[in-house]
Amino acid sequence: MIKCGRPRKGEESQSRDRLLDSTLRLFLEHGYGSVSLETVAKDAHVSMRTIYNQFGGKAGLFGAVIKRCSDPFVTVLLEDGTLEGQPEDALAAFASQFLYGITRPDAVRIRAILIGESLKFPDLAMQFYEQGPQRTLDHLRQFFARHQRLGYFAIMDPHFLAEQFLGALRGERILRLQLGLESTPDEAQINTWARQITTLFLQGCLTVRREK
Amino acid sequence: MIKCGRPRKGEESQSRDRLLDSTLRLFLEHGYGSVSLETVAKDAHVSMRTIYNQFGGKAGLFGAVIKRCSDPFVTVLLEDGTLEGQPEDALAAFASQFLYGITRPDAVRIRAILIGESLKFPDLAMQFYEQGPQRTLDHLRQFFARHQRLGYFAIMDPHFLAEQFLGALRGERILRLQLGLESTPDEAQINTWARQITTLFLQGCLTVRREK
DNA sequence: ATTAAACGGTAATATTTTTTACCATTTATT
DNA sequence: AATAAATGGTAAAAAATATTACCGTTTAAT
Repeated sequence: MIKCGRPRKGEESQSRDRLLDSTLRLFLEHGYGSVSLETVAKDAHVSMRTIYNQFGGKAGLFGAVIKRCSDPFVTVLLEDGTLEGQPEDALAAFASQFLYGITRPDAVRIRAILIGESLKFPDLAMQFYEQGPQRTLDHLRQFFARHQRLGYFAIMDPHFLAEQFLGALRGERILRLQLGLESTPDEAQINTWARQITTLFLQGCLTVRREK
Repeated sequence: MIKCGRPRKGEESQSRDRLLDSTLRLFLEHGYGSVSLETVAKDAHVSMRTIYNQFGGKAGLFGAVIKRCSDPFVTVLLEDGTLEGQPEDALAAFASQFLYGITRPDAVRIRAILIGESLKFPDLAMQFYEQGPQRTLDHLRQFFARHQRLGYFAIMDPHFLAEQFLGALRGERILRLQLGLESTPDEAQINTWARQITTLFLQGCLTVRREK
C-alpha cells in the first residue's frame, strides 16, 4: 500500500510524474486506444480523481505525455558542434545522431501512436512537429545555407536540401520500423548507414556526371 | 427502407461490398478506434448480424478493408513501361507515379491508421507491407541492378539504392502529411518534385566531385 | 487545534460499444 | 408448397470504459 493523503511540500509533483511515467509506458506498449484510465491509475498507484484533477481526462493526459516527449527527442539532435567541421564529416556525424534518435523503440512507437491519433488531436500533432522535427529541419537548413555560401554545395534551395537529407535518413526502413516489421538497429549498423547515406546524398549514384 | 431478405443469386456479395465501402470511408474519416460497428451498420444499411456473419467482428472487418486496400495502391505503381527508357527519365517518371500514389489523401490516411494500429494487428501490417511497398521496392531494385550492369549507376547494393530512392521520394513531407499538417500536392507540384528529387539522387549536391 | 486541501482506494454511475437474440421478409432449395 | 438460408431492422444483453462520488488519511494552512 502506497501512502496516501495530501503530499508534503516539495512532493506535490510526485503523483503527476508517476502518472506520466506509467501512462507513457502503457501507451508505448499497447497504444492509446487500448489503455483504460483504470489501468493507468492502478499502474501508477494513483486515484482516478487525481487524473481528472491534473489532466481533466484521457485526452489531456495524452497531451501531457506527448508534450513531455517532444523535447528530449529534439535536444539530442542539436548538441553543439555536431554540424561543425568538414561538411562531409559533419553531415555523417549528424546522420548518426539523427538515425539513432529516430530508431529508438520509444521514439518509433510514440510517433506511430501520434500519427494514428492525429485526426483526433490535430493541435497536438502540430505542436509535436514544431517542437521536434521542425527545429531539426531548421538547423539543417541553416547548415546547408552556410556551406553553400562557402561553395561546398550546389546552389539549390537549402530547405529542399535539408528535407531531402532527412528523407534519405528516414528511408524506407522507418516505415518497416513503424509497422513493427524490423528490429531496432544497433550503433554499428547505424554508423554504417549514416556514412553510406551521406556519401550517396553528396555524390549521387550516376557514373557519368554531366557538367553543371 | 432498403429491401431485406435473402439476396438473389449473383447478389450475395452486395451487402459485403456496401459494408466494405462504408467501413473504409468511415475509418478514413474518423480512424479505427473512433468508429463503432453500429455506425458502420447504419451507414451501410446492413444489420449487425451480417457484419458478424461475414467478418466475425470489428477486427475481421478492419482486416478485410486493409486487404482490399493493399492491391490497388501497388498496381498503379507498376504500370508496364514506367521503368523503361533512359534511366533518368525512367526514374523521374516512376517518381511522379509513386509520389502521386502515396500522397493521395486516402493512401496517407490508411497508412496512418495501419501504423497506429500495427501493435494490435501485426500480421495485417506485414501483409500490407508485403503486398504494397515490398513489391514496389523489389521492382525498383531490379531496375537498379539492370542499369548497373549497363554501366549507368555506381556499383552499390541495388537494394540499398532502391530503398534510398524511395526514402528520398517520401521525404519529410510524408510525415507532415501523415500528421495532417500539409495539404495534398497537385500533379504539377508532384512533377516538379519528382524531377528535382531524381536529379539530386543521381548527381548529389556536392560541387567538387572526388574521382571514384 | 481546527480547518481545508489533496491524496489513494473503492465503488457507483453513466455512457459507449460489442455481441447476441429475435422478428418479419425475401429468395434459394427441395 | 414447404423448408431452409440469408437478410434488414430493432433491441436486448453484456462488457468495457470514462466519469463522478464518497470515505478515510495525511499534510498544509490558519
